[in-house]
Amino acid sequence: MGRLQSVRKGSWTEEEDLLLRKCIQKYGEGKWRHVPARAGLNRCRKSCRLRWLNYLRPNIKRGDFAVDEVDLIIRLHKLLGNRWSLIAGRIPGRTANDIKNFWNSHLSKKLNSDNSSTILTAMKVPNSSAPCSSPLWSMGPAMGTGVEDESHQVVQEEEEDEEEDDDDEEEGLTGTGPTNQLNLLEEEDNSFWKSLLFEVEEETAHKNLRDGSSSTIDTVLGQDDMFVGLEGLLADGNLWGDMMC
DNA sequence: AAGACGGTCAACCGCTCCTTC
DNA sequence: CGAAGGAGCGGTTGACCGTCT
Repeated sequence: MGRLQSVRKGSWTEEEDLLLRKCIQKYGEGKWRHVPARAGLNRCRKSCRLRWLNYLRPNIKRGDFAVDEVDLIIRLHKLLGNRWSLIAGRIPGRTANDIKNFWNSHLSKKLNSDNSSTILTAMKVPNSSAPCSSPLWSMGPAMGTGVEDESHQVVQEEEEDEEEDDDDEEEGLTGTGPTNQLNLLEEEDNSFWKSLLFEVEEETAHKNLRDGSSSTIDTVLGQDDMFVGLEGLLADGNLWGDMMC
């Protein structure tokens, strides 16, 4: 029986960062159980994974959150609750840990005493309740940040999938002749939320199928007020105003 | 000037879910 | 089908730093 070798804990040194970075560059992400040995690090696989995901990964944004991002976090948290990884997936360059920390240190306290509109007003948002008040909102989550990464690609792919699913709606649009700029803008906004809704629907339906509590997405939708509310907002095109109330 | 206090953030821990055998 | 191990997630902790008294 060999003696258990204790792994190093605490802050990472530059040397450790370098070793981990080189290892990921050579072998790629994943297979975290092999990473400590491959990198020559005396760290557990969890520590390596966390360090990479939250700090070393390319395209990670440091520094203050933009007003757009705060706005998005508030709305997504209202929809999803503390599902930080899901929220982070919609905010390019930000990690779940970043968002969680930001929420706990900045937003949760403020939201307890104020409402989100007050917070955004305090952050000098020109008109936080108006639709598409910022580039991030009008162009989709990745465009406002200038970061082209996997999250953005995922959204694009999902939106492409969405096009197939929304054939009826597309026909409806084109069938009524030329659409004005506002309608096009609202379509883009809604596609972001639709893709998010689709992602959450799939996850929840999958979970419920395993539990045997329901058999179809329709059933899930029927059970969950959140989906009913969001679908209604999408339908009447007043997502932005209602979300903030 | 220095100690107390509060805020922030990187990292750890424990749990759940997923995959493989 | 069930057990075991791996991977991922959210909650929590603790060190560090800036501000206040």
